[in-house]
This record gives sequence, structure tokens and C-alpha cells, in this order.
Amino acid sequence: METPQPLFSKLPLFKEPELKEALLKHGQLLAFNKGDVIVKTGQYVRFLPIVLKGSIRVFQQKEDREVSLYYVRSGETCTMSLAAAYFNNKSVSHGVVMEPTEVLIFPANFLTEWQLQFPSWNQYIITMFRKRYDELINTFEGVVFDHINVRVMEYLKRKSLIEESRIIDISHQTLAKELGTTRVVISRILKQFEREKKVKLLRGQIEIK
Amino acid sequence: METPQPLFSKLPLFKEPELKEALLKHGQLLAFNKGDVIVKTGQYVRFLPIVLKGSIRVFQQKEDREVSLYYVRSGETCTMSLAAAYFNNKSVSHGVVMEPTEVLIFPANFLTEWQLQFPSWNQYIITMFRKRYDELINTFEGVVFDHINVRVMEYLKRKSLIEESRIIDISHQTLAKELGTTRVVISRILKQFEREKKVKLLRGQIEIK
DNA sequence: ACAGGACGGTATCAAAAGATACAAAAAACA
DNA sequence: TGTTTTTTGTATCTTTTGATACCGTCCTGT
Repeated sequence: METPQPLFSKLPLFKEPELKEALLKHGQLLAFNKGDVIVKTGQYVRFLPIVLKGSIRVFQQKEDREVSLYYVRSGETCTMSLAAAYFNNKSVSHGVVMEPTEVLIFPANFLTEWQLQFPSWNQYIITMFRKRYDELINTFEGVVFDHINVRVMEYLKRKSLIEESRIIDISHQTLAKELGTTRVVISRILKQFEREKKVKLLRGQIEIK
Repeated sequence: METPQPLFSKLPLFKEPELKEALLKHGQLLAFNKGDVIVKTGQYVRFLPIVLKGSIRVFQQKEDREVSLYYVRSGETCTMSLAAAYFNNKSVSHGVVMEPTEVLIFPANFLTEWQLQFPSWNQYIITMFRKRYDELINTFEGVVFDHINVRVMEYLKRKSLIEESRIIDISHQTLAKELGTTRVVISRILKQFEREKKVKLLRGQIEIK
């Protein structure tokens, strides 16, 4: 591994030199492209990924439907993989790369070892879990209590905030797969929003008004 | 605190004597009765509970609808409270006692301190998180992809397995609140199941055939 | 320029879920 | 015992969501 310093600039949580050493020694830097599959539902998780650049979409699938759980971004790891690896369980989700992405992977069996050795590793794992946990509960609430139109609007508004733009680049199909429904439903709802002057629809884009 | 030994027999994960000492010193043993509210949505979480006996139902509420997230049982703690306390956020769920329950509570500000001091405390927190996380993802999948009748049957079968009985003691109303729907919907589905000879309905009980 | 694919609009139909209302039976309680 | 509450059954109606199908437009690669 050639570039240790830039690597850890993305991982400020890791304090102990020994932990950095262990990561460099047992880890491997991999580059993925859009569409590459990191983990499939039903697979055992032998390696844990830490994303350095880019993002991984973690989602669930049933027949031809999908729903996003979360995105793993720079500095983050995939809690679903974590949970699966701890239990030595199979993955319950898919992980697919969304853009050119660099990942540091390391063997899952170091998990418990590092957990006992390095406080900052612990801190990192717990931070990841509580972040995802919070997100998940939030989404869960929406799915249980809200109608899809509400969830669509909330999705758009959140996305708009994050990207600091009133225009969101997303197709109806992709939006459907984010929220766990079908394209026709999304198109119908968006058209209704447009009639109500809440959005303006363009090809591949949605403008919030 | 008078009975330290029986207390820690419920918490085999806690290894360090100093951790046990700290728990005894800063913790407080409380007894609750059915219906007592441990935490409300919107409240800040200042104390974390570890259940010693009994159980706490953690659920979300919107208007007159509810959905269960999980039950905190002997030896366990409430991850939702944990996540809230870490972030210094308000609780996003309710926690209500379901039966006579004994709880060890301690100030939330010891969380990070103990996390740095005691490996077994870390182990405990992470174990709790990944357990709940797994459960939550599972339930989430059901809510997104499955129709309620499927979820009802799965609930009944799981409950039947856990309680090692073909007869499940639950009212339609309670079942509705477990799954996040309404009583009428549950009654309708159960009646259909009965017509299909899948269950037998009794007052307050459902027998799986 | 052309073919094929992605994208979006829309109509029709069916199923699922929810809202509301009323009634009967059983249980709890006083 | 009489009253109240809980539990369940059921009918009706509406809304939401999903499934399917068809078409036109735009984009992309060759």
C-alpha cells in the first residue's frame, strides 16, 4: 500500500498508530466502477468495506422491486455487512457501487480482535451503528405511517437540502427504487404535484417550487 | 443497592469489576408496573435503562396508530435510547412497560466514559445495536414488500415458535398495534385465515393449525 | 441517420387497505 | 346482579396502490 497518509485523512476517527498499521497490513485498496456489486443478498460477509471515495448504495430487493436502505459514503462502513459478519450471517441486502469508488477492505475476522484492542475502532463501529439505526427508524416510520406521495415529497425536499439545489437529478424509475414502489406510481404522483404547482418536471430532473 | 450479585447474573457480559462498581455506584434500581411510561417521543434521554426482569415495549405512534419496534427484555438495553443519548437527541419512540418490570437506570453521560474504559461495555453496546439493527431491517423488509396478511401470518408463526405453543394470546387490537395497522383489517384477515382453515379464532386467542 | 433503449404520460382494471358504523357476545367490575 | 368495557364480526364505501399496456419523445451509440 503506497499512500497511507491520504488514506487516513478520510478516517480521522482512527487514533491508534497500531490500528492504522493493522489496517494497512491486512487491508486492501480496491477501485470499483458504477454498477459493480460489492455484496449480494444471501452471501456470507468475509470482508468489510470502508469507503474512501464515492458511494455504495445498500438496498433490498424482492422480485422486481427495490428499496434503498442507505448510502455508504466516504469514511463510512456498511453496518449491514457489519451485523452480518458479527453473527456470521448471510447478507440481507445488496450493495452496489453508484460511481467510481475506492474502498478499503479487510478480513471480517479482525472485527472482534480490533474491538478489544482499539478504543477508537469501537467508537467508529458504534458511531456507524447509531447513525444507520437512526436513519432506519426514520425511514421505517415513513413507510408504516405515510402515504407514498408524502414520502416522495419528503425525499425530494431532503435531497434538495443536501445538494443545495432546487433541481434534483433523478428519473422516476430510480426514485421508485429508492422508495420501494413502482415507476407508474411515482409518475402519477409527480404529475399530480405538478398540477398543484409544487414541482416542475423535466426529463431526468425534478424542480421543487 | 443491596443485591449486587443476583443483579450481575443477568448481565454476564459485564466483566470488569470496575464496571460493575460504577454501575452500582451510579445506577438505580427501579420497579415499574404494566402501563408505566419509561420514555416518550420527544423527550430527551438522560438515563439509560437496562432491563433486569420483565419487558419494555418500544413503539412508534402517529395519531391513533402504533407500530412496535421491539421489546427490551432481561439483560437488554434500549438501543433507541442509546442512539438518542449519544446524539443528545430527543427520543423518536415510546417505551412502555408491559408487565411488572425491574430496571437498572444510570445517567446517560457515563456512556462515552465507560466506552473508553471498559471493553466489555463496548461489546455489550455493539451487541445490542447489531441485534436491533438486524431485527429492524427484517421488519422493514416485511413492511415494504409484503401485504399485511403475510405479515400477520409471519407474526403468528414467529410468536408460536418463541412461546412454544400453537395458541397465541393476543387480541386483534393489540396485533394491529404490533404491525402498524387497524383492528378491522386484522379481524378481516384473521377471519379469512379461519375460512382457509389456517387458524382457529377464540376470544383473545389465536390457534395456529 | 437509424435502431434501440431509457424516460415519461396516461388509461384501465383489480386488489389492498383504511374509515366508519353498528351489533352481539364475553368478560370485568362494582 | 346489573352495568360497563373489551372483544369480535361484519357491511359499506372510499382511497390508495399496484399491475398491465400502449405510446410518444428523447438520448445514445453505431
